[in-house]
Amino acid sequence: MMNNRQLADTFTLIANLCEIKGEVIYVILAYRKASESLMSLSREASEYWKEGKLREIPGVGKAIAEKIDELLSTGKLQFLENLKKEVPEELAAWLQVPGLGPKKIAAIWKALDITTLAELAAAAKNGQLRDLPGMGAKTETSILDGLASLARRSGRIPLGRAYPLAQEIIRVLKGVQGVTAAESAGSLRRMRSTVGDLDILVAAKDSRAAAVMEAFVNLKGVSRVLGRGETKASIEFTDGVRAQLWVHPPEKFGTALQYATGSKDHNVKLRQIALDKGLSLSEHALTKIKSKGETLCSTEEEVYKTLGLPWVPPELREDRGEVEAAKANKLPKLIQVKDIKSNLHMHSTFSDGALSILAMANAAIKRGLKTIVFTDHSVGLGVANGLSMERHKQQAAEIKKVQKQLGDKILILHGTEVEIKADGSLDYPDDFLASLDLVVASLHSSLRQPREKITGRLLKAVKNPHVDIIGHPTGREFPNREGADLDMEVILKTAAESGVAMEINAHPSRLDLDDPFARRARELGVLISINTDAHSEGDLDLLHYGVAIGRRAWLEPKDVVNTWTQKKLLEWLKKRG
DNA sequence: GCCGTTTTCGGCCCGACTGTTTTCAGTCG
Repeated sequence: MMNNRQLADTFTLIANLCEIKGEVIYVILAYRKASESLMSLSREASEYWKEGKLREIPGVGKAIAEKIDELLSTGKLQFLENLKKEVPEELAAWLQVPGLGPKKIAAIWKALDITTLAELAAAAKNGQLRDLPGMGAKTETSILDGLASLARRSGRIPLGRAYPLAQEIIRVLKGVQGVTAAESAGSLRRMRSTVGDLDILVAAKDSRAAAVMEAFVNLKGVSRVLGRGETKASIEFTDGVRAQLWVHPPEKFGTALQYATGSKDHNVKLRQIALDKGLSLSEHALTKIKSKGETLCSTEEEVYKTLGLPWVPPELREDRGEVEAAKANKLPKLIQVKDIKSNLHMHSTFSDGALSILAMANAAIKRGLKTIVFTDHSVGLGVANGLSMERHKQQAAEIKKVQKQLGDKILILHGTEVEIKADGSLDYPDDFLASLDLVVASLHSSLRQPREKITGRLLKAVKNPHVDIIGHPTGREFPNREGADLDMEVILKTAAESGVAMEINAHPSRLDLDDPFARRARELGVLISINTDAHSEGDLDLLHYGVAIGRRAWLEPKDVVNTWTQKKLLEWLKKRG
């Protein structure tokens, strides 16, 4: 049975091949939209299918529903097989090459009858492309550069790499004379767990734009300048990460930032609302369609206000109901970093952490935390120096000692991150788990088990009354490991019944649960716990990534156990046993 | 190919930049 990712990949492939084939753009957009929609689904498309509700998936109409039906029943799609006979499948990979689009791909393929990236590289090197219509020597070097850059970067950039880099770029650009504002935009500002590239917007008078461009292309670590105009520039860093810059006059910064932040679908909805009011919304202005009178907005708040809406936090702008909620004045009061009072999943030198109990507790105090729980690894996770029950006794004594030393500055609890073993049993006996303050149960191994088996394995932990939190539920790790193939709908429903909390692991290499699942969890009334899984002092500062995912999932403080008072948290733990 | 609180047909993604051109096509966001 194909999962959502496989279905989404199939429709992306169809879109790519159609594009090279020269299909009308709207057909291609429709397949892309369906693919994105499948990826952001919190439930499996196969469940919609079983219920006969495929067409309830946004972007899925009659034709695509039929294709999904065929894929799920037979595992194949005749339409795609036919398409591949028209356009060789390997050509789809060419679209990844920066600077190469469908038109040139088709032209090269048809003229030279080549289909692999290696053949493309050879053709460019041998000067076989320069005589093709619309191409020249520069096209060849651009393709070779593109191929090299493709080899350097593989796929999307984890938020944990993109965010700090963008902050640094913004810091430098804000220092340029005449710059009144600088912000990230795009999927980075919406805090998606991975981003394609970095979009940066700067507000500065036209006369200062050249100086901003200059600072941008001369940033530290830039390996090449991909383009540079008067208001727009594009660079690539040595590791292949790309960044775009747009400079707008301060009086237009609001519309520009709104436009560049997206998402596409959110902006489509806003433009519709504008049209209903007789306005046309662009990145430059809100324009009265009849009189051509322009309203300029220097802030996003003004843009939304002109449309009769409250400002919508960027993390919500995915067209998942936020526009409708804004209209009804029912936007959620999203969780913020300052709401977090506790960290319920962290490590010390007892297992694989870098700091002692005392050092870690002091680091937590410095960051304003009121409660922390040491959840060092369990005995079975040998690679992480997992604790025997005997060593747990030593840890308990150490925690007691440090608690005495620190007094009421912080409450230190003693827990564990217990391994969910390959057979679904936990790494410690129940009575031992019951003796601990808090239990996080996590998967670290045998993540490639078949869906049914690994789902059953996790369900056992979800149902265990001694388990309080399921840690990084899918086990995914950027950029190399995909999460386990879990039936998350069943897991979340069971979690709602058992009262166990599901974690949003804030470490940027995990961000697990990701927001579609976390949103579904909230809908089902599942408690969420946002934790850093800190192994060092610096890890404690990664909390904001987890909170961002929580915001993308529409979480309010009450949905997240880490916002609770010490009293409420302890009562919850006591009740769970 | 999808979608509809005016529409089941006719809109949807438009503008900046680059390179190959000599007034424009392709790419990208």
